[in-house]
Amino acid sequence: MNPYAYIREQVVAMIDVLADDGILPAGMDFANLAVEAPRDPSHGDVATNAALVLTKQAKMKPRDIAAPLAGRLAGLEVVEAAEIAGPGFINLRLADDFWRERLKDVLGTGTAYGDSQLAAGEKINVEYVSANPTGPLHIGHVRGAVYGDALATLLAKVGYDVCKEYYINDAGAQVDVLARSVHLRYREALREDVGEIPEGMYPGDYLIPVGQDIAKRDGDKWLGLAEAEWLGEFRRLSVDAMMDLVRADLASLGIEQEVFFSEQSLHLEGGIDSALAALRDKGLIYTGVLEPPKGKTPDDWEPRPQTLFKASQFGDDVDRPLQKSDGAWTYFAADIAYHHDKVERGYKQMVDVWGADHGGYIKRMNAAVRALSNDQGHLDVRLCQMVRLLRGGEVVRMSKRAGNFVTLRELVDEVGRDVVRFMMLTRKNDAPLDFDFQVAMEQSKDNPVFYVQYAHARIHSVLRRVGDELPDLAVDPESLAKSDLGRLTDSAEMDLIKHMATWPRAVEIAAQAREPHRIAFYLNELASDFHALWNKGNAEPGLRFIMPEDAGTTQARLALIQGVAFVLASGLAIIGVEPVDSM
RNA sequence: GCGCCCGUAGCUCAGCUGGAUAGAGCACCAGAUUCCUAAUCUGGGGGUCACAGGUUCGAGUCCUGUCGGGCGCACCA
Repeated sequence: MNPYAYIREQVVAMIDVLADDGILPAGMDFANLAVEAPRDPSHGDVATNAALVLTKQAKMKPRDIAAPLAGRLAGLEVVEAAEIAGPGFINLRLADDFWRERLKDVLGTGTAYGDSQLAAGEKINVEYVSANPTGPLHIGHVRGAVYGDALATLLAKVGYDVCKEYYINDAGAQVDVLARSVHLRYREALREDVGEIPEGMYPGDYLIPVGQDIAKRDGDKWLGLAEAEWLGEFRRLSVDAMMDLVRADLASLGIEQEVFFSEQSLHLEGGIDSALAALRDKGLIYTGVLEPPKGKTPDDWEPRPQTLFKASQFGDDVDRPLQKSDGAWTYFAADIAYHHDKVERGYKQMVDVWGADHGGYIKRMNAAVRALSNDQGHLDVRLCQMVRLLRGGEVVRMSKRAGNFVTLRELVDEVGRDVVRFMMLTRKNDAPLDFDFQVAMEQSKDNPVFYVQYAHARIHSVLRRVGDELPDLAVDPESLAKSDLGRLTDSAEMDLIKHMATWPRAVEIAAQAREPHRIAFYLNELASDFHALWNKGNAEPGLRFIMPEDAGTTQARLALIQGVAFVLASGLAIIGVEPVDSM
């Protein structure tokens, strides 16, 4: 049960009762009515702004609404006290037994605690990474990969039917360059001296085995032919090889996407034609001449008629070209077709995760989705800012020259998958992030991953050791849930339960905001509460978890910390980090 | 010139979509270990929420403007 949602139901019910009694008007709108944990714990367990929110609709002073409402709420069995405070807040203190029941909720649901049906099974498509298939993933891709993956898991947790997707940019000129680079490596594999890899080609060593494989399979079949003879085949083979590389990179982070959608297929299989036909039917495509961008006219600007999409009709600044000067489709045209395909597949909710440098592209893509879906579809583009790599506070220099950037794999190999995933979520996605190798490797509370995992490990350490003192005590979750939780009376213990009880709400808030970093912050707080209680047991032996002479209290305390372990594991699962049992 | 993001403690950042006296961590200072992992914890000082207006019961949060920083600005992807 989500206690805040429960209390909100009670508040609304009591307002209805007061309306029946003629004390309040009937039929008021409760949209802004909130029941939350107050920031200041001295204000009680939960607070509602009901009286403040309704003051206008009821045409009454906040306190005149609050007084009868608080009186009614005070009559509820779970409510220990109801007070009116400040401008008209109603602060409620709930019975300890009510909170102890919440701990039973946790123990009964385990790591599924926090799951909800908020989204009621609605389909949603989350597209992320979508790096060009020209080489291994590098540091620039990692954040979007982790963010997108965690977001997908988070959305699934609140009841979305999530599809995780990757768009393969396998149609542009850079794929031709890739194919030519591989052809060079192919010739090299056949013992031809190709010398230095020329400027403008991809020089990376990762292309060597691709060329070798083709040589092994086809021998000299592609030698001495005109480029047009081999380019298509080399593109196909190269992209396949690069996507294998990409998938392996993603797998090293524990990421597995379900759909890999080829841009090239849109060109070859009529996807672009049908998407643009759909727009043309709506009268949204025309031929026109664009104004040069103000303030910064490109040197080679020349006004000429272009095929344009009426993006400006859907909130974009200008209409956007669909064809290049050589007649080929623009990237945007293919992207329209791609999102058209998503709409056709039944997605009304779509999330695209992009790098911040693509921010200028959002308006046109939103415009396209609105146009394609008759305003039924909604695209939410989430931007990820840069990651700056540091080592002991010093910036790790990376030049653009190939081979000199830090790859995803190097990062994962050095600090480990869990650390990478957690650290990438310690900042809001649209804020720049510093990733310090040294901190990431530290085993101290400076390292948030360590801090949270350490709490989880400590709990399991206690669960392992209790058998030494109380060999007959049942410590499985079912037995713990049936233990005498009334033994939990210390304020630190109750605070921990109350903190756990906010977990379902925290998950919903994070999902609605589409900000998985909030999960990481929550976990840090919960871990902190747990570490504090642990240390309280150092100072006051009567508060230790294992009390050899008191099996009942021990069992109740184990119930408490098992609950914490479940919530920590539940949150770590969203982030994609392993909850370790020992360290 | 235009558009988007951002500006919160000395530093790095949260702030539950408008709630009560704005919070953490780092750093600094002072403490806790015969004891379930001290790999941890407790306490302390530190703020014109960039600035100026506006909206309302109430603004770090919403609107307008100014200043400062980042990204982008036909046909590349």
